Amino acid sequence: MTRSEENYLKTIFHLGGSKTTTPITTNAIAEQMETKPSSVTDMAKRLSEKGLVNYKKYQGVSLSELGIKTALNIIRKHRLWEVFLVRKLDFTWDEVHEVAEQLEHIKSEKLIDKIDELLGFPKYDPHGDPIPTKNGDIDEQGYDKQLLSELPVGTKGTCVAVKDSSVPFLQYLDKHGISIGKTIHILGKEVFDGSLHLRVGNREHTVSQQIATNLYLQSK
Amino acid sequence: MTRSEENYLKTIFHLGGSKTTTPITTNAIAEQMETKPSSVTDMAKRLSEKGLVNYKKYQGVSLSELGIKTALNIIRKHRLWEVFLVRKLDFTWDEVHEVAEQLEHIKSEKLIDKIDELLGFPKYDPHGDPIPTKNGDIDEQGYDKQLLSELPVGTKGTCVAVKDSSVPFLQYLDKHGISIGKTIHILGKEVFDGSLHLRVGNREHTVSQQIATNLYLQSK
DNA sequence: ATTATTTTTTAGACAAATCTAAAAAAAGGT
DNA sequence: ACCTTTTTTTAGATTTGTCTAAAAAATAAT
Ligand SMILES: [Mn+2]
Ligand SMILES: [Mn+2]
Ligand SMILES: [Mn+2]
Ligand SMILES: [Mn+2]
Repeated sequence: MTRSEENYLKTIFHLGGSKTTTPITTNAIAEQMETKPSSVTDMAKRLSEKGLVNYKKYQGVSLSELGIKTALNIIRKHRLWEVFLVRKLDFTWDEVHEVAEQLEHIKSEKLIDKIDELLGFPKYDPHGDPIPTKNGDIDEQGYDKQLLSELPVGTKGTCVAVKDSSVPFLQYLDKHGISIGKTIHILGKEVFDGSLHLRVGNREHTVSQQIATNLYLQSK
Repeated sequence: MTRSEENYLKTIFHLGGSKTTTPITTNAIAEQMETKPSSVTDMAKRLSEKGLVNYKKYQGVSLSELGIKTALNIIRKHRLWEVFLVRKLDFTWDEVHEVAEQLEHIKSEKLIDKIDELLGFPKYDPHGDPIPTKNGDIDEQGYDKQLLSELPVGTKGTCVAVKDSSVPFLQYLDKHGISIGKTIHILGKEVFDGSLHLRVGNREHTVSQQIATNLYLQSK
């Protein structure tokens, strides 16, 4: 299992390749990974050869049982390392992803099990994403969360996850005092552009629809 | 800087390639890395191209200033990770090397600085080897240590380092209750084969010369 | 000083992972 | 149905890192 193969499996999983419904197109994978479709075709063949994906020419790619198990194991490592970086080394949530992209490829079952133990077997990573268990179970839904943009005016809820984990988005949230665990109150909605008026703690802000479609709340 | 390049630099350093006295032969590097001399020649050219080593055909290889700095940085990471694994994750000293071989290639200055801080800026790794500082200083000698085999009968000292860090050797030491910090008393020496009679704690053992040439004591 | 041996380098091949350009297949439009 | 556009694959090239076999240089032995 090379690093590149692992990255492909992870990407295919994130694009929904674990469902047997619609296979993932080579183009979609190429775009996500910032590579060329021809490179994806090559890798699709190699992964198929190894029994990690189902691939038939012009039909796209889906993960095999083994492929899903492997992808979840990498995602588990990625998210556990993210928790470690935040909780034990005081990294901020916008700094962890880049380093975790490297750490997720370290091959040592004992290492990740010990990290898991050190952290007290966390269920969610710093972005609110669920951490798969050692035997590959994942709570896909996580909390019964809903996008901020889909909730009616007047709703009060707790921020439980972000959909977009990019550095600029996370820094935007920091700047506005929004983080996981914060209580958010939807005060109003602008019909013209879908922007929302919020109360976060004791501050009030207006946020664009783009922001609202990338924040998950657990309403109460 | 690729992983392979980093491994070559580290190996050259460990073979004494930071001294300008005698360059390291391609054969010596090949043997140490369990690869072929022709592969080493190829890499020597590439590293020379990048200004990391001095290399002239048939003359062997030595590290440049930049090469030394780079090698020490990798060794620093390797040894800090070893300390982390032992102190924070309860790894034994014979388990850490293999995992550290992977972790030493993680590229994040912040990560290793934070690990260093978490550990309280340790000076020695679990095998008694000195940890280079952030700016590339290393206490080559470490303690004023001497090989057990070079000390006279009657000497009493503290075990401060091992020369060989291989799994079988470390497990041998564990089995005989020998670890870093333990007091060792040289009770006698067999002239025939150089084996030593020792007291370690309250136990007495006879150890072969091969063992004695791989254990460092600080005599007192 | 030649010859023989050992060490080191070169030449050529291969696998992994990528790219560009061209060909083939699929999907869309009239 | 036929033509056009988009998607996907193939063909051929490139880089890194490795190997084997052969050539060249350096060392050692007679
Ligand atoms: Mn991440
Ligand atoms: Mn995450
Ligand atoms: Mn080590
Ligand atoms: Mn060590």
